[in-house]
Amino acid sequence: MKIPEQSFTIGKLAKAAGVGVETVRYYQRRGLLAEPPAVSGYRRYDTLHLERLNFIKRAQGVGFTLEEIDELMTLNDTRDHRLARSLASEKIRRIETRIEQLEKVADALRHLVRECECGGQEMPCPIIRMALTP
Amino acid sequence: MKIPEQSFTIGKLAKAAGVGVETVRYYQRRGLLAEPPAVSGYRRYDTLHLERLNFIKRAQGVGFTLEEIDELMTLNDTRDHRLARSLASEKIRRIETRIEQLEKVADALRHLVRECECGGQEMPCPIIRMALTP
DNA sequence: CTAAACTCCGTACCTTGGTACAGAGTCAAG
DNA sequence: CTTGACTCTGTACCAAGGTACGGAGTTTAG
Repeated sequence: MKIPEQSFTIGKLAKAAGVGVETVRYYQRRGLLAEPPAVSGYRRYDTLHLERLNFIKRAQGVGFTLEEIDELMTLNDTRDHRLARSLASEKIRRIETRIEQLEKVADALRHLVRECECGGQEMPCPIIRMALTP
Repeated sequence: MKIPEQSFTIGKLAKAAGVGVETVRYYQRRGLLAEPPAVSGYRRYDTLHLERLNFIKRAQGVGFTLEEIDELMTLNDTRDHRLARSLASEKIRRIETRIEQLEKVADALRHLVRECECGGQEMPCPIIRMALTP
């Protein structure tokens, strides 16, 4: 296991994690990142804070919102795998639903474009006309 | 063709279109909906306004933003089918890209859940562990 | 005729994930 | 020891698509 020995100022931490200083502060305001003790007005961060930032970035990368990430990190403390799994499964379901919606929308639009290509200039544009035909 | 004879107050119009009164005002502020003449301080809307609201709702339903809807309605006036088609095609491309992204995210999550189900309670939860393994 | 319900206008507020800035204090290099 | 870079706190602002509210005027039902 790692022993956190290095300590960064907020600027170094932010740079190491590839986020902005204001983002770090924002996460602290949201309660996603602990505020470390300050030495003389300046906070000193360690590698655990850096890991937490990296966690947040990765979890965002797979589509979790900051609120969900908060939940995940709470789960991390309670070591409840089952809950983490159900959170992830719920997320998968929501994504699948969203994909289905988008497929429907894309289909509808493809249909409209084809119709519009076939008809002549003289008829009203089907893409516009969808307004009037429920 | 219809001759607009009925006239509504904003409340009736909003109810007929299934939106809030504030939403109607918001669309007026955005320039999406014309402000009709007022009779004695109170605006009087007709069926054309109602159709426009319905257009907006339907266009939103197929994934257009209010800004794009504004463009579409301008196109309606210029009768430029080609431009309407390219707007719709562009929208389709954006939707397809978004679907691909979501597929990737869902795949990653499904992978994590499977891994988590196989491993025992004693190992760190893979859904959590993704934080630490780049 | 009165009281409730509606409308007007302008402005502020909500969500999410940050970004920007002001003014004051502090640290580090030369 | 000074100067510039950094940090602190608090607050305001961005997109998008609305929602809410205050105070004043109007319309309509009973």
